[in-house]
Amino acid sequence: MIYLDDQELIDLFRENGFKVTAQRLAVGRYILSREDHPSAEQIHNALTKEYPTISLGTIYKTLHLLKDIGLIQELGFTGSSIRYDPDTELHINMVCTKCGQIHDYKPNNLKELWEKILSQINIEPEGQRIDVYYECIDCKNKP
Amino acid sequence: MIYLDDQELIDLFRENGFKVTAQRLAVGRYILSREDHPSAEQIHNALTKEYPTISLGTIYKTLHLLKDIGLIQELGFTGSSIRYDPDTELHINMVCTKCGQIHDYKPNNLKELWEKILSQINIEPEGQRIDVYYECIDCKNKP
DNA sequence: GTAACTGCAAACGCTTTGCACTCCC
DNA sequence: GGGAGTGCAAAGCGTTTGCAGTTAC
Repeated sequence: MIYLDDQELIDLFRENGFKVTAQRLAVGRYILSREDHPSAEQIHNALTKEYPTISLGTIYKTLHLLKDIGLIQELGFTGSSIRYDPDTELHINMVCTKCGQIHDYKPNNLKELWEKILSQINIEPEGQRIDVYYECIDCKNKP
Repeated sequence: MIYLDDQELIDLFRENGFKVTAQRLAVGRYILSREDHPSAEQIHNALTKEYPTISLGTIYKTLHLLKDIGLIQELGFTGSSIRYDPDTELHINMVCTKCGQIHDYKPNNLKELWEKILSQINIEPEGQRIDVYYECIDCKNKP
């Protein structure tokens, strides 16, 4: 989870050679504010209130752009749409197998243990993805 | 990586209430023999030599069936098709970001370290997925 | 002013579905 | 014999693409 204010987001777009538009700012602000790894459609639904003409195509294009900048990570799943994670650092995605809710989890010894796991391979990883599948409390309490 | 002979595969289908067909055996045998987590289309291409009329639809139906039985795990990615992993136990998927090649990796202290990581959460995981993204040797040696 | 961006709609690719025919048991 | 499985083709759905009009700079 990274916090960026509008100015930092604007600078980031410009530094990477992209123009700053209301739509891009809205998508960037939104994804960075969420901890639930929304899908493109969820982002679109959330933003149409404030930006009634924003299109799903623009959402996708902006998400690719944010990924290229390195601000977010794309998580592909089977049977459902891509989820966008505003944290590219080492963490665990806690994924509910019932409702699809995702939240991040960072045990404080994760980095140390992860390095131990990787120490046996002789490669420099470009990144990683760690998912744990479980049933979240909300779903457990439902019938 | 699990090894099952034909008879064990046949029994497994029957125990789960499914009929045994040549197509199902072929898909089951093939996926269990591979370490590279093929896509449905790769499986289809591989099997049309021996079973010229086998359809992609049947491949998909059989893969779902194998997943329901618990023999394989589906791995969703962005920008490419689902990959089928014949190992549902704890392991690391080494994913080449250039060519998409995947192979499994099981450091011998993985289980122990993974349990340490999870010990801080108070849940019983239903499963997990651990990917490491890197550039494989073949791709490194190419221009 | 101009290159980049948006919104729209059409195209795309992977996966699923429906159905008549076939086969396992 | 009957219900389950196959193959085919069509449909489905999330995502990408092309393009004319618009906007950032």
